[in-house]
Amino acid sequence: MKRRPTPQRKPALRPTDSELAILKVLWRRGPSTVREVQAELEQREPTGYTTVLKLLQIMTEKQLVERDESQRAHVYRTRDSEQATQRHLIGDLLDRAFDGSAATLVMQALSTRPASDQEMTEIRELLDAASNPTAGDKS
Amino acid sequence: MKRRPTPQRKPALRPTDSELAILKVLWRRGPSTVREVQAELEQREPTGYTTVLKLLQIMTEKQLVERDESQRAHVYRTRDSEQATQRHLIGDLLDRAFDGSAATLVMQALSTRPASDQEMTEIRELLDAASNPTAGDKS
DNA sequence: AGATGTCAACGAAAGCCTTCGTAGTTGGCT
DNA sequence: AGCCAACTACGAAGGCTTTCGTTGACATCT
Repeated sequence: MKRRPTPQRKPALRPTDSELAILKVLWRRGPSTVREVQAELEQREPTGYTTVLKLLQIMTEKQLVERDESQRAHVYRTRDSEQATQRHLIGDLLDRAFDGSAATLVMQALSTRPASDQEMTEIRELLDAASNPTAGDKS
Repeated sequence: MKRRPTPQRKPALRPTDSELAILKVLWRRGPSTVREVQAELEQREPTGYTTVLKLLQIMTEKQLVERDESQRAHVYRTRDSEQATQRHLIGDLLDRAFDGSAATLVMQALSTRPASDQEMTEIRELLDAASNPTAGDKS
């Protein structure tokens, strides 16, 4: 029988949990060496040096990070901003579990984890701006 | 050297993409047989019968679904509601990528995928209710 | 009863993720 | 030059996910 030759997995645009942990370090610290990333991760839970190295190598192939090899200790830096990645993850979740409805997601999020007064004010402003798109500058 | 014996993966509380696709069918249809689920999935993309069967068996072990074996064709049904699962996924994403800040997630979601006027009104009401928890429910 | 079709169970293949051990290279010091 | 520490590269082990082929049980129809 003919088995589907290569199941042809998705390119996995989503960073895995471990990859996300590394990205967070890079966003916080800026461009860093393997050693520096590993030292940060180590504080949360034991993480071997070569483990972090391997992950960063894979992440380089996946274009999640860029590598500067001009020094002996290569320096890695993120390719996408934290916000861009967050938006990507949200879009992914919306499509997978919310039928694309941002409103449903927003309401579930707010009812589960309340926001502070100031945050709620910011959200209201965002809503108001979305309701009156032409109240400002762009005709 | 001592290699960490069993990396001790997390119980993986999160459904995978394929599992989520099956759960969506069950939420929509209610309790269903393997054949019924497979027929629905087939409409979106080719999916073999035994593939769906195997996934449902695994999902039963993971307690994602329950199985009624009283009929020859077993009937599967979800264990958690769609909303509960959505909340779970949001909580997960918040912890992994948003430092637990629901407000950040909400604002990113709204700025990326706008909501309709009616939805925005609902969100405002939710915010108001959160601001005045006991201000006399809709006097 | 025998043929046919449907079903659950099992296991294996292939690919991905995470963890490391090991080897080879390089820079600095003595 | 020779030695040590730090670094990269490579590969493999073990677990997880998805896809199926195969088998055996059971029902239905003729």
